[in-house]
Amino acid sequence: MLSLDYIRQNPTLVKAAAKNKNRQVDIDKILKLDEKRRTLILKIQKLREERNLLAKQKVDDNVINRGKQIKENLKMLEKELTAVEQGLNNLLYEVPNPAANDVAIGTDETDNIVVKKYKEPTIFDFKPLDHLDIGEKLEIIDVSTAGKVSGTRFAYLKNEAVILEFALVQFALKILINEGFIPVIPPVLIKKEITDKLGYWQAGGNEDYYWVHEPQESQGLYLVGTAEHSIVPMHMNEVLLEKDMPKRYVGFSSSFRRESGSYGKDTRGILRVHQFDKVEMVSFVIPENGDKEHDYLLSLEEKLFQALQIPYQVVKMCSEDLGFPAARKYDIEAWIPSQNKYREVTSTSTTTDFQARRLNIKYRKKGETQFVHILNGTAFAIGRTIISILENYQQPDGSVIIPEVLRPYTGFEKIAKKS
RNA sequence: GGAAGGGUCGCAUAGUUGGUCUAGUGCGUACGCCUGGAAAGCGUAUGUGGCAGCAAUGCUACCGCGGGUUCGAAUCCCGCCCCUUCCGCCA
Repeated sequence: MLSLDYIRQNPTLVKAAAKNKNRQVDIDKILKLDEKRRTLILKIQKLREERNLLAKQKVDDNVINRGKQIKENLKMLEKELTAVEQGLNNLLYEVPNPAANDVAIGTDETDNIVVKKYKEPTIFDFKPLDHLDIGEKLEIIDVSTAGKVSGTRFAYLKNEAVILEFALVQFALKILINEGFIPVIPPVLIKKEITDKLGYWQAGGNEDYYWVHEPQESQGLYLVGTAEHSIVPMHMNEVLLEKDMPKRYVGFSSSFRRESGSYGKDTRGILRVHQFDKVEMVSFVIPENGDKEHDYLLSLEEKLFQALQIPYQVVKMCSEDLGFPAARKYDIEAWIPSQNKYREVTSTSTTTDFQARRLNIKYRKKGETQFVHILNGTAFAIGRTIISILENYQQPDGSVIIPEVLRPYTGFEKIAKKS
């Protein structure tokens, strides 16, 4: 959410920013409602003031009569104000976070910019298989059984893949805890109220997220699309102390996505599934350090993939590809030999003070309070990381070598065919 | 799921026969005095949002959240959320 004040002072800028993200918002209506709101507030305050003074006087018929009058007037005006404010808030919630100044204005992925490459694409002297072929042959990925039990876009990880998952988790935790991140396993179900503030409904709502509820119940809970969704609100309605900043968390959780807008896309294997596990970073920092923190999160993501020795490129997203709350976003795309291209494996965004304003998360600085900047970044999206390992480390005999840094955690160096 | 108790301005607490609570006290924090320097002591200040104003400042809302009763509610009534204890169930 942007501050009304900011919109009032920069209406043209905000309009342009929304357009750059291809979002429809009626800024003029916001300004009109804001004016109406202030007129009403003025009237209401005057009446309340009179009421408060009246309540201090000796009670007589005049006091009671005037009091009743005020009560009636207030009831009407307050009702009107509530309606105006609700309308205003609904509109405000639809205004996207403007892209940062250094972000290219663009409409789709062709406008994204590759800012960095690590290693050359893996070369094989045999025809590389894709992750599902490898996984099925090694009996470590099973989507057909999952189809029977859960449907499409689900998978069983088995045998060495399970060990590999926990190795990745432990490796990431080790590095990030060492950097001062607080490890956390968050809830994966969150209240509706939280989804409102996180912008689930602007992001895609029921198209994107699962709703869990009792058969007869209308409220219920929502499954998180990423650990970020239950980690960021940890500090909702709090004022953090400057000495505790920055506050960084590394969370492990399953993530759930409906993927209802992606029929027919990436249907093979576990690249795009309804449920996957992820190690996720979240930072709360003072505004001055927001940009620096974004570089930092990206550097950590790179460090992790460099440790795995997997070729990748870093892509800086253009305005329309940022999504609703992000001001800047970098993806790491790992080389996927079977597709002969790079595919997204991590993503880091700064939401500047946009999320903080919605969730009311501030910090105190010499008596003053300010909204913090909130950033997030993927450490390992396990499924896709496993894909990148299987594909880049596959051998002519169908086996897969384990990246060296993970071996202390897996206890084996290679996944081979079962005899 | 059942029973009881509870949620107060950073933390801890006072305040429930409605008006003196626009919320008291202690701790913490900030500044000042004192001191060679510090501690202690003393003094002062110290919540968040909104509206008006160039500003000083004023007004207003907020005592878990949302409604209601009343001229007037932290205090009474209703619904919800959360916490604690006991019971039941349970990985």
